[in-house]
Amino acid sequence: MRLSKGFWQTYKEAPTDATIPSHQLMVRAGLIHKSGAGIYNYLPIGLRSIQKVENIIREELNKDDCYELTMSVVTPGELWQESGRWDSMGPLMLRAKDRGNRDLCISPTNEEAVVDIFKKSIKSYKQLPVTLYQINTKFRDEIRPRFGVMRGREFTMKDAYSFHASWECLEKGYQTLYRAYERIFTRIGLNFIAVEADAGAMADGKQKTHEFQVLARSGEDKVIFCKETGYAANIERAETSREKLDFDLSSPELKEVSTPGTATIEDVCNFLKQPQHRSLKSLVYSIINGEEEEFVLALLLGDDDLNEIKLNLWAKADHVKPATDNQLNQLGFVKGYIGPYDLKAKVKVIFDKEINLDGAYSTGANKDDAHFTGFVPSRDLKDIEKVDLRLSKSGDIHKADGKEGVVEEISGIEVGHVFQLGDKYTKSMNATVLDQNGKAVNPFMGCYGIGTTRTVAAAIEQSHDEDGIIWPVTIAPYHVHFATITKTSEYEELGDEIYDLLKENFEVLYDDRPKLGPGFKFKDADLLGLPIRVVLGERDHKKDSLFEIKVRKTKETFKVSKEDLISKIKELLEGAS
RNA sequence: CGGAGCGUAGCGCAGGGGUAGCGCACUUGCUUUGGGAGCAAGGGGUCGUAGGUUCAAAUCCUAUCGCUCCGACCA
Repeated sequence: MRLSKGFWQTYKEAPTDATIPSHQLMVRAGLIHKSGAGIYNYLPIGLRSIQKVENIIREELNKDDCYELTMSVVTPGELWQESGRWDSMGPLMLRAKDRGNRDLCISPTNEEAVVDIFKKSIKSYKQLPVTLYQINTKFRDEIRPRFGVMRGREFTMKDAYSFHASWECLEKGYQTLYRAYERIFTRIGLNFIAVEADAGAMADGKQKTHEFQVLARSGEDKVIFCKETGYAANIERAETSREKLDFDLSSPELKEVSTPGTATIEDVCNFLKQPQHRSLKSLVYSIINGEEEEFVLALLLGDDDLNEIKLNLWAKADHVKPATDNQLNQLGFVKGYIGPYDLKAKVKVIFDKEINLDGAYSTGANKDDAHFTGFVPSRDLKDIEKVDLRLSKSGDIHKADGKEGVVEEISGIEVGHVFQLGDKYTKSMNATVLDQNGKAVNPFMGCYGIGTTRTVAAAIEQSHDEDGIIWPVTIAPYHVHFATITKTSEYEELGDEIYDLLKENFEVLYDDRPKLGPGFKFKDADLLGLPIRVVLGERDHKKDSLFEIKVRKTKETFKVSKEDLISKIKELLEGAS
């Protein structure tokens, strides 16, 4: 593209709402333009990167016999009513009525649509397995869109769906897509890990699911990772243990002590001069199932935190949330001094698995300014239920296959997700095939997503410097940024000639804008961050007849003749990818 | 949904009852050309919207809409 005729505008300053590097750089480099909250226009140069990501995805999925189709962005409400998600999706789904007062929605995802297509096309197990995918616009009315296209409301996603006659076949299909994802993100040049994840609302929590997380400081997700055992899991899901702790196993006397003004674990433990893991954290949670609400008292070591997702899984609830101050009062709890002993309220008490039930702990006495010390659960309470409730954290231990290591907590950006859905949707939407015995069965499904626009943002988040973006070669909008610094028409013509030469071999952005100073052009080149910059400067070329090549990533420069230009760039591009 | 802000030129911001401003960007001309050039001359605004107070409102008051940040939430 010739800039003198092209469409491109850069900015020295980023808008104030852009708080992370990828968002700031995408706006400053003229790749995207905000249209509304969480809604973006993709400008010509930015679109090229998105399309490159899409093409890499296509190439890799097509290798594994996945078939691309396109489903409608606007879908009829009936489909969602059939699966039951018209209600359960809630305000996340953007809805509308057409002129006939029929319900419509903008697809936040496409399980319903793809099952509908499947139902009308596939009748026999002999036609399975099959995997369909599309790369298409989604809309999710997020509570708080932010970080540019990283968490937009409208975004593009590759979503794939596989159908299988048996669970074994689903397992195989899942592995196939998992490996395709590894190839895709490797080609894009991302530093990623696949982590065990929580199935959330998509499944009932038993099926396998992995997230592909790009490691980046600004990531919204937390990942627990162990070098020694290779364990990697989303913190929502991670199961690790504490390093060895010195519990008080002397079975001291249970007694009430006055602990004025110590409503936090930290205050109590300072006051009692004991480590925090010798106190118990008592949390009252509301367990909500439809209209029903009950309460549970969850106990954790004083320096551990509750993982609400684990509590939710244990409770098999619609959702769980901390009891409100009012609810605590009604149950007879005193905020800051809650404990499992001498309970006034009838609530179920559960202990985290890391609590040594024979150890002695301090715990709230259920009255103002008082705690118990010497509370030994196995001695002082009946009916103890142990549950894995704690949130993993840095410094925990993970053991697997005879190996053991300390885990660390890192931030990640979720760019891909693979799920085993099972028969949830084929059942609810009554999709069947005939098996070998002529019996109608619900096939098993897998679903697999990649946020394409988010992937571009993640790549920038991972690869930039103070001057701008540093594109991985595979998704750079162009390979070569060719800039001329000319004074005479003679050199403008030479520039055009070189552009034609480069164009035959590479994707080239030609900065032929007249009358712009070198500094201006260099700043723009660094900001956009194409892998290779080539400069024809009239001043220098008059002296040595050479061209300057600069590698964006390493800042190395080379001076080469016209004859060597193409081969040198090829060599550098290969080295960079 | 809780808390906190902001809406003034394309972007970044100042002004705070009495003439609509600055920097960047944009247009024209001349000079400049190896790290966001200089000079000169320009274009661009119903100060988010609607009411109110006032001789007079961008400015004060009320409502409303939009946007953002922190948190909660979240395929």
